[in-house]
Amino acid sequence: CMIIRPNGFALWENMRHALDQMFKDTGHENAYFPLFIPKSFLSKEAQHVEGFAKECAVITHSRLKSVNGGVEVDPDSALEEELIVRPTSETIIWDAYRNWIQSYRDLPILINQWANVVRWEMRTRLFLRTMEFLWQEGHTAHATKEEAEVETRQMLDVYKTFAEDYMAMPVKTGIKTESERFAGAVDTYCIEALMQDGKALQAGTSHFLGQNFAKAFDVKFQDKDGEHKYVWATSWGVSTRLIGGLIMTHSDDQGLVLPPKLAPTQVVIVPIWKNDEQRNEVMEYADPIYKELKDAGVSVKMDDRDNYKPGWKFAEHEVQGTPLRIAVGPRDVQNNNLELARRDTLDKEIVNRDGIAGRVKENLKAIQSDLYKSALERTEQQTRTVGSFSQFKEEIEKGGFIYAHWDGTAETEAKIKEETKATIRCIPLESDDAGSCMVTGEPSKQKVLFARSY
RNA sequence: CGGGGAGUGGCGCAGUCCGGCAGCGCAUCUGCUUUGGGAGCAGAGGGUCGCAGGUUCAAAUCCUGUCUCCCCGACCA
Repeated sequence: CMIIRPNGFALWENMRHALDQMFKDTGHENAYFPLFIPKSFLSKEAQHVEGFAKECAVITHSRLKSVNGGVEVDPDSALEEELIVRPTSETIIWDAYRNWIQSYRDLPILINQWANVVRWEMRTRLFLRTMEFLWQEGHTAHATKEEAEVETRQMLDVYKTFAEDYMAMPVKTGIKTESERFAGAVDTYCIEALMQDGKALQAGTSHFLGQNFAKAFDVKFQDKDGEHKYVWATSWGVSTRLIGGLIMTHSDDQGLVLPPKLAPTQVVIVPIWKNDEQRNEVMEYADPIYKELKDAGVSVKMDDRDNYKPGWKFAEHEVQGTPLRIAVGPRDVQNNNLELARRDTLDKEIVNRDGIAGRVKENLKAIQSDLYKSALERTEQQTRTVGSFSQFKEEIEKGGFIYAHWDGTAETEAKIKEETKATIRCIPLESDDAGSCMVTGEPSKQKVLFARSY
């Protein structure tokens, strides 16, 4: 069961808000589709059924009845057709699109939905693989293949930008191999991030669906030339898994480290006093600081709880990852100072109170870019190229990304996975020299990116 | 489904081998002292030891059955 408590949800809301704005900036609108999908919908696209059949929650009955003080499923309430709790919404959305699309004038349809989905996983892993998760799923319909391909790539770029500029999490982009591809897609593009333990995390996917769903759901439009044609489709999504990625990218032994652009609270002020007299004096000094920061657009919280000591508060805000901490006590009031502490470096400095808003904003900016820089440095340090399979086997034990040549066959891919637990995270989009497969020696057009992954 | 581990106050655990008053740390409550890095002292409350049988004068402990949870693997955003 998934419970997201207020602090965690505030983080998700910030992520959601930033992404939502990026979707709108690229012409998308939000909508909402049903949670329950008739079972027959799932079976319309062959690959799609295959991919999701094994992990669906199925609704078979509509009511309970009381029996001896308890309740039992009422056998008389069996549904004529079972309902599936959506594992993803392609089918129910394309069923709706059939009715929405007749002419080329109805295209493109650029829709996103924020929703929960359920996948009945054999084994769950906190944040990374939960039975229920929150996500957004974009579903677009286009008149031409080219336009759909451009959309697929555009949304991949949106995800990369979000990961790097907001989460401060560097990512590699590329295309999935056939075996790793989304069930029902022609091509799956992805962003892959490297966690601090050297394992890769698939952080977002953008699928070019071709005409697979249009054909399965019979979605055609009449084009300018009078011809009836199947619609071209894309879908793309990121989930609460990003929270896991964020944690595993930046956090340290003291707790979370949150990038300022996403932190629910960017700055916390901890006032310090010994008695009521000092309390009044310190609060009189601290309140205008709070107001000044708030007016400057900083997300700031005054932690003036009297039932916790300063040291306790410091530790708690470190655990929660608040990027900047301001401590003010009687000494600072005397000297017109305050103590500024960075969560990422744990550095503390005494600074003058004047011009504090500007200084805080500079610091937040610096933390944001330093987090990205150090994550990038770590990722690059753990990324290398190998030429032989024996070298690959040795290197993969150290974790990280490895570029190597592969002959393009599923057999070789499976053999590598079998022997090393490493998978092909993606086939990079950048051009690269040809070579020969590290396993079979067969020709390879380019190197691909390997890692052990979550 | 296969392999391993665990169920004892709210949380984390010891006690089980070798049966004998149910304990410890944290948290909670009260009082006083404290407050610039997770406070100190004194006191208090809180547990049918997962569940059901059995053995015994006596069971958290031994026996039988059963349920649940966690970890590793197969599946996956």
